Amino acid sequence: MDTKQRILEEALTLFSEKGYANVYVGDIAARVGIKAPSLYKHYKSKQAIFNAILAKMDERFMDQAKALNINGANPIPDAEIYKHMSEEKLLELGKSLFLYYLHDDYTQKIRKMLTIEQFKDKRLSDVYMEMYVDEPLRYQSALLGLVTAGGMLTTDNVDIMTLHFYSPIYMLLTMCDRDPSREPEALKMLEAHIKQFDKLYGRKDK
Amino acid sequence: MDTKQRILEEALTLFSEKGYANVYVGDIAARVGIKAPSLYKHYKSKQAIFNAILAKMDERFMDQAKALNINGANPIPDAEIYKHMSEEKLLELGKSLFLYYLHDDYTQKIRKMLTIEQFKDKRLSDVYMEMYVDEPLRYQSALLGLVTAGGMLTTDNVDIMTLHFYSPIYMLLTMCDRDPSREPEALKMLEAHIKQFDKLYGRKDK
DNA sequence: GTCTATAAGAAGATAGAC
DNA sequence: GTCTATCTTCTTATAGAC
Repeated sequence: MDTKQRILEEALTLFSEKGYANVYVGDIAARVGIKAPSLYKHYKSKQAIFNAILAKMDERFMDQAKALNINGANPIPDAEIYKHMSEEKLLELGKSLFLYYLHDDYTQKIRKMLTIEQFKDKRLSDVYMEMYVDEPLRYQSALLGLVTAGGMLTTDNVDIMTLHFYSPIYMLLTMCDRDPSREPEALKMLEAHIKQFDKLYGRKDK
Repeated sequence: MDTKQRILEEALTLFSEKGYANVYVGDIAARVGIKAPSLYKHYKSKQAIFNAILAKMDERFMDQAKALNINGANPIPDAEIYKHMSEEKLLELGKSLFLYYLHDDYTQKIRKMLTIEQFKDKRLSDVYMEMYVDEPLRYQSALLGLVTAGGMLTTDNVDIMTLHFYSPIYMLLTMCDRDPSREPEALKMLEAHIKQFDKLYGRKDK
């Protein structure tokens, strides 16, 4: 049931694996369990399916952005927590971020699809950048700024500290997207990275 | 002249911009200044052109790897230099690495092509990883290891230090690949990153 | 809404003249 | 080696029955 929705799901799966041009409407239909012509009762073209995927993505992304900004510009509703940010808490933060990005089915497929299609359409590279570079940096910068204000991290440049925190996560993520078998290795590096990060930026007496 | 070579160049340009499936043999021929059927006197199929690009890439990459390893496993023939590694030298190193990767025409096109095609062929993602993740980390690790041995950097984990040095460069690179207009911004961040890196890892008295 | 049959057009590749 | 003409196959999309 809800064939219209299933079409979007199966199309996204295929687009993320092979790219738009290498997926045929018949492939999508087959995964849904119908024949190609039946697709056209739900969407008027292959491009319309792709557009619908992007529209849903935009919607989700905006909802998420809204949820993170409940109280206006500040991304963290409960700032008190971050005055007690320990190495373990940092580890948890980094790991959960990494594993969410890596394993969340929808997020992973969207990221792969945007990666494949990015150079064909500026709109897609813009979305990718916003989702995996600018927004994470903004959000984590605000978060780590609070931790710094709380005295648990020390720096005179929160943005660069955030870059130092996030960019290894980003790089390891692109590594695991390409080769999932390297996830254990990536997790080890991630852990070592964050411990080192805490040593470099953390309060010296804690 | 040398139509065979020009075909590879124009094909790489197109593949890197639009991806294999979205480039038609007629497009390649048009850029070379001939008609599609003439292509087939030089290569027996479109796939053969793609394979030839990869073969040339492998060749170049191996040559480069060899050049970096003149004296066996050690990547740096002249290690003395790195005992005098200053912040300015680090900046130069990081910037030149970044700008080479970003602007070298061939390297950039190969990287974009591999980025687009990576999920369709494990061989391609492997090459990408080797070129832009594993090899740079290995090489820089050896280099920064020498600097550390020389006393100009301090760490108990050279690999993580290298990750901290390189991953921001990598992330900024993927950013500029997607949106070249952000290069000035990226260069500013790169500079701030390396200065901060030197503060964090550099000899405290220098 | 799903199907079969089929139209319409694109794209890779070949034939054969020059 | 390059061209024009053409073949073949693949792919999107439509027509019309059920």
